[in-house]
Amino acid sequence: MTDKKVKILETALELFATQGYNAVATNKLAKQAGVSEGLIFKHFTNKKGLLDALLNDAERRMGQLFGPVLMETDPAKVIKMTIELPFSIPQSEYNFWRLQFKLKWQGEYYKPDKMKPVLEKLTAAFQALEYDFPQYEAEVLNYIIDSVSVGILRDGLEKHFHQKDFLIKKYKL
Amino acid sequence: MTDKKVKILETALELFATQGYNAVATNKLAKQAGVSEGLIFKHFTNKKGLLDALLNDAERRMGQLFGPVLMETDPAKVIKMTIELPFSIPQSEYNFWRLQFKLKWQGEYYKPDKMKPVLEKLTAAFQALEYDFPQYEAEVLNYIIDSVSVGILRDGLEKHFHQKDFLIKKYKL
Amino acid sequence: MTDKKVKILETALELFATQGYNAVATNKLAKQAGVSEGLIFKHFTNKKGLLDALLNDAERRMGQLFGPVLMETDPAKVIKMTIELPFSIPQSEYNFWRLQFKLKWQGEYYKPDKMKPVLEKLTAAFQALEYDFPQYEAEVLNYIIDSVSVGILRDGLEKHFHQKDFLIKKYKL
Amino acid sequence: MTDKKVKILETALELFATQGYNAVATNKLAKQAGVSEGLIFKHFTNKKGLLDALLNDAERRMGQLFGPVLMETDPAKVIKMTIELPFSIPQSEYNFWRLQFKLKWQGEYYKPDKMKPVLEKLTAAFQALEYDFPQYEAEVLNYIIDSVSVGILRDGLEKHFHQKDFLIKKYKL
DNA sequence: TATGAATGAGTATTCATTCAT
DNA sequence: GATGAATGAATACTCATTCAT
Repeated sequence: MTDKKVKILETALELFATQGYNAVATNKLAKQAGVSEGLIFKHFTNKKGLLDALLNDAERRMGQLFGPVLMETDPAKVIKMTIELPFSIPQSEYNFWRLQFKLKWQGEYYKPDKMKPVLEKLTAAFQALEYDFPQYEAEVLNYIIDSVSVGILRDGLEKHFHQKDFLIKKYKL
Repeated sequence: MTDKKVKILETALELFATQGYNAVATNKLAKQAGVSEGLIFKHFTNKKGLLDALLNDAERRMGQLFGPVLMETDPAKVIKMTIELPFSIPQSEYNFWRLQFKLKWQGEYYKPDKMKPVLEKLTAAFQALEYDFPQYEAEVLNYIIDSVSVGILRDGLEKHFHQKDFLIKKYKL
Repeated sequence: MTDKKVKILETALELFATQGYNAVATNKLAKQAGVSEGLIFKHFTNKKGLLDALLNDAERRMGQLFGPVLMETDPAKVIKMTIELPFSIPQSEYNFWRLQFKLKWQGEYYKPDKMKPVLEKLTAAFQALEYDFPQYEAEVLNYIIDSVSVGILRDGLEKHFHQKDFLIKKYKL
Repeated sequence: MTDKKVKILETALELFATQGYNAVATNKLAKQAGVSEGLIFKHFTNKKGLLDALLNDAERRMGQLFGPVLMETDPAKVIKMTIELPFSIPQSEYNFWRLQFKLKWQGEYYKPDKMKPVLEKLTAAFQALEYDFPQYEAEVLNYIIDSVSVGILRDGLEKHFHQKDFLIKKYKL
């Protein structure tokens, strides 16, 4: 992986995340990355290929983020950690997650399965805690952390920090 | 308002909602509407102007949807009706709301104030019901109905119908 | 000649003279004239037809302006009157002459013959006054009044007024 | 500067000079230059940018043409050389000067200051030769050579050649 | 690996003109 | 005589992609 290839990826992530995939011309991307336009296509064949390269990390990063939750055995802790998830995203990965959410709404790229393991883990946790409708509880909590994540990525961490403690209290954890 | 102008608006709503504003070319739009491309610009000046014409309805439709909630005085009913909101969107308006949510994520068009009256009404309701953190409760419920709405518009009503009763039960209404 | 037809002609003259024939859209012309776009074509068939209608006056107005010069018999007076020509254009006809000059430079419409009678009259006058090269003298004076006219139409009468007396003195009239 | 870029400039000069800037469509220009339409915009950003590139030479070419006059110290020679100016334009630059004059009449581009140094030099020369109204004499001569230039560019050199000797004689040089 | 000149299909928009009423 | 809805060809400009060097 050469320096220039890295620079292309970094710049693409930043621009795609802030302006949207379609709104970014390879033209401008190349200029901002300090690279010739041709090089993008040498390395990634397509503009789509560049996006894919960016998204390939998704698996890994999601694993990194969700892994600890999935490994946890104490059901209360599973729920608590899930609530804490959006607040534990490293600032350095904000653009990556912004891109994820942008694409989710741009259609084509939405993959609901991505969250399935977490959803199942949550269901099991709510079941262990003897909630009446563990699956529905899991769905709703998933909705909440989804919206909280969106808010944090949009407004910054501070404006949403109170929600962490509130949710933890609300779920009596 | 001539037939052709109406046809342009209808077609635009459908295409913008499903494919996204940027992804729809005016020439394709014109062809699908059975109209000359020029007519779009005669009537709406801009592609943007066409979008605006579509969005001008937003105010009215939101009022129509949220109105009953805002008028309600019984706090329990306020919350119940809020939960029922996403399930009461007329199927004929799905494309309109799809467009709303798409634009919210495309940036530029996000107006958080739109929901403010509902948020305040919810806060008051939770307060009346002596919840500990009425404002935070309102925020969270707002998050939930937001996500439920998105889900319904994406997957259809049936796949989310169970959530209505569950939420009503969860909030003890 | 209906009121609206007159209004179209007036507006067209003003806009063509100031912005140029090609730069004026029938669109805007109609709006500014307070008339439907279709009416322009009812009355003048073409945009070109509208221009022609404007230009048909040319003959008459040129006759009006040049007539006295052509009728004069005293050679000195012929030259003097020619020099005075650009300064005697009624302010109300400035737009008409602006249009003339604009078209002359836009190509297509240049008709050098228009000035021929004046040129011949001038030649005869210079000959009568025993100038060595009466035809060339006529050409040069023609050049001068052409440029003076352009200047007046561009900058206004005042900025060029001194040139009248100077030229009269220069030609010892 | 690649071959194709040069070809674009050459073709643009020819077409703009003969048909006028607005009358030339970029797609026709591209076809005649044997170049893709996109390349015009790669190299010059705008159609306007292409015109500017053409006009940037103006300064240089004017200097080249007027320079010798401005350097001359003998007042008689200054006037003589000024008279000779329009006749000394290299045939290869006719299109360039046609474009200059066309734009001067199209408005927007008229810069009267361009001729100021020559005008001042002429004024000084007429003063040195003890003309009564040196500044006005300069203005008039400027008018004459302006019109002569226009004539030459329109009709060709031959039809106006006699005017050089006549003017030199007229000004007793 | 890296460049940058070049392409061609596509995009929003303009505009003179037609036509039913 | 007058309107205004509608057309379709043309226009300036964009953009992902190719290719010779």
